[in-house]
Amino acid sequence: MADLITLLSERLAAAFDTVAGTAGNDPVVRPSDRADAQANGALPLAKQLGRNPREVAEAVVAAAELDGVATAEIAGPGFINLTIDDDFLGATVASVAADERLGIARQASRRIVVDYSAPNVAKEMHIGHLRTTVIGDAVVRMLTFLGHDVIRENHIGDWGRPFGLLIQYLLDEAAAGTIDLEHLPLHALDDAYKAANTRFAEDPEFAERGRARVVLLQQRDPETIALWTRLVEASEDYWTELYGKLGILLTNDDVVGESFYEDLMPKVVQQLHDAGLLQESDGAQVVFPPGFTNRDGDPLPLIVRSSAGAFTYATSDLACVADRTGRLGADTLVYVVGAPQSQHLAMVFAVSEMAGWLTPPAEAVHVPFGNVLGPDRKMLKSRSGDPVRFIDVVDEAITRGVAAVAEKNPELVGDARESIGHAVGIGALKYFDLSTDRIKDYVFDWDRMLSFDGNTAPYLQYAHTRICSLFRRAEVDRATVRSLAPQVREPAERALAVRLLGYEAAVLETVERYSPHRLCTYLYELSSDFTAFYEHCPVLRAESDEIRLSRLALSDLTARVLAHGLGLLGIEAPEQM
RNA sequence: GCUCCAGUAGCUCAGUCGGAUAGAGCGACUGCCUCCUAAGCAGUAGGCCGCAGGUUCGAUUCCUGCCUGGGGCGCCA
Repeated sequence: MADLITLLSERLAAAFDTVAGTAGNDPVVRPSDRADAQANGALPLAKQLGRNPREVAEAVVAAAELDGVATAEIAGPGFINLTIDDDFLGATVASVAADERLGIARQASRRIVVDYSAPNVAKEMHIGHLRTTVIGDAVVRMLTFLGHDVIRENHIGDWGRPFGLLIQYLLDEAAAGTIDLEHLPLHALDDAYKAANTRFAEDPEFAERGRARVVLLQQRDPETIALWTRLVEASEDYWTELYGKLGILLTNDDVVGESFYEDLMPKVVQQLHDAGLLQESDGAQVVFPPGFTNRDGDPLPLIVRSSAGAFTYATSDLACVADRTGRLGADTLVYVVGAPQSQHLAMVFAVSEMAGWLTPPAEAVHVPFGNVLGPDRKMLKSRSGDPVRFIDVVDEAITRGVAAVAEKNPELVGDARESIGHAVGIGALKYFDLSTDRIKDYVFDWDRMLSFDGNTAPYLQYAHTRICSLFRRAEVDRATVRSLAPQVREPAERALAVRLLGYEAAVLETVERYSPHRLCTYLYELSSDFTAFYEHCPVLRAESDEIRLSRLALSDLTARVLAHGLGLLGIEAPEQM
């Protein structure tokens, strides 16, 4: 435990209890711009005791055991400003540097299913898949690092009427000789998917054959399933390519599509019936979870079987919950799904609890996010008005990253330019998405995301490369500086050291709220602190060997935290750029 | 109509469990490279924290109401 806030809180809590004469008082220690930290707890305590706040603060300081840790000073109406002792600061930094986990302990392991990305078979992924994919992947990486048993699930759309229609369309076209079933690239499937829907609406004979094909699919007719399987495989190949370029952990092993839940849905409905939760409403089988109302103020149903007898996406989502807590034994279900699904998921979770599929302490969490907007502040569209293809965005990010690297550092050529440019471009794309509060919409802007100034991936990556460059020039093995306690004297050194010790809190806070932008903000502040340090404190030309090594130690830990933090976000940290 | 989310500098965004003088980046203006990567650093200017009440020693933060924008509200997923 290297977190200064926690450490100071513990030290001061005892003093607060002594002064208050009661237990459990909160010292309210917070980061401060006037000291390394400040304790605000004396003000409410004074109020409670009916005493003067400054007197209370003084009594607390007198009772506090801070020797060798920090000095305290009363300021203003009763704030306690805390300044960490330089030696203690250096020693604490050293304890983090000696730890491969950078001071972050493993948590009590939970089994956590993270549901993210969720593309559709035979359809292009579009810009709408960017956020769920990137945020979900960062969440997976962070939870895994904290020691949890994380199960990635890619809940693909692979079943139901659209696929019956698509298959019938493909068979018709193959018979007419306009399509080669042996050669079905994804863009052709995407076209066919749309064409099948159009033909369904316009051609009654096709509509009839299509419906029949839907039934054959449901019945798992071998010929139909054979073609369906190829559609799925073609789509998986496509996703694999995209995820590979983007650096996403999802693989085909993580695919659990709607088709998987097909068999479970009758059981789900049966269990709802057995539990007495099922009601008939306008010919549909529904559950009314308490607390949800429709536009007329009447109870709002979750429809698990339509009046036509079909299962709905609600049924499939319920089956999903039951499967994840049941078969997989998950404690926590995380859904990285857009904000518009908020009510739907809340209802699914509510019904799951009613049915006993989601029993505390098991919990389901919706991690919602806003939209990616175009310059007109509306949903991002391509010039033609079609949705922007995800793969095009990924490719353009790489192209722009390579171009940026080529421009800034012409000496980098060949494979190095390509791979570093890739890391910069993809990093920029991901970081731009992750660095704003996920609940808000953001305006997509290539220039800003690839800027080397401000809160961007290239800025962070550059800070990292500067440190790597220092070590190349110093000809010092980085591992050798990890066992020494840096001297922390200069303001820029202190600021950097204090920031380094905040990494644990930043990560824990980020995970607790499933808000990657908190980690981004931390890493940006760390980079800023480092560049200020780099500017004001000569490293290689320090006045003594001792200070040189000390500053190399601070630099090394900074680079490790940067690379590690970026890694948790799914972003690479090249050694040069 | 009900409900969820958002509203902070000209622009793009942070702001932790209620703490002191609300912070960055861009843009504007000033300085700083014979010196570890100037892809940078230091500084200046720029604010009705949507509006109005309330709670509190203290409110951008919590509560209520309103305004603006977006989403959701029975058989699509």
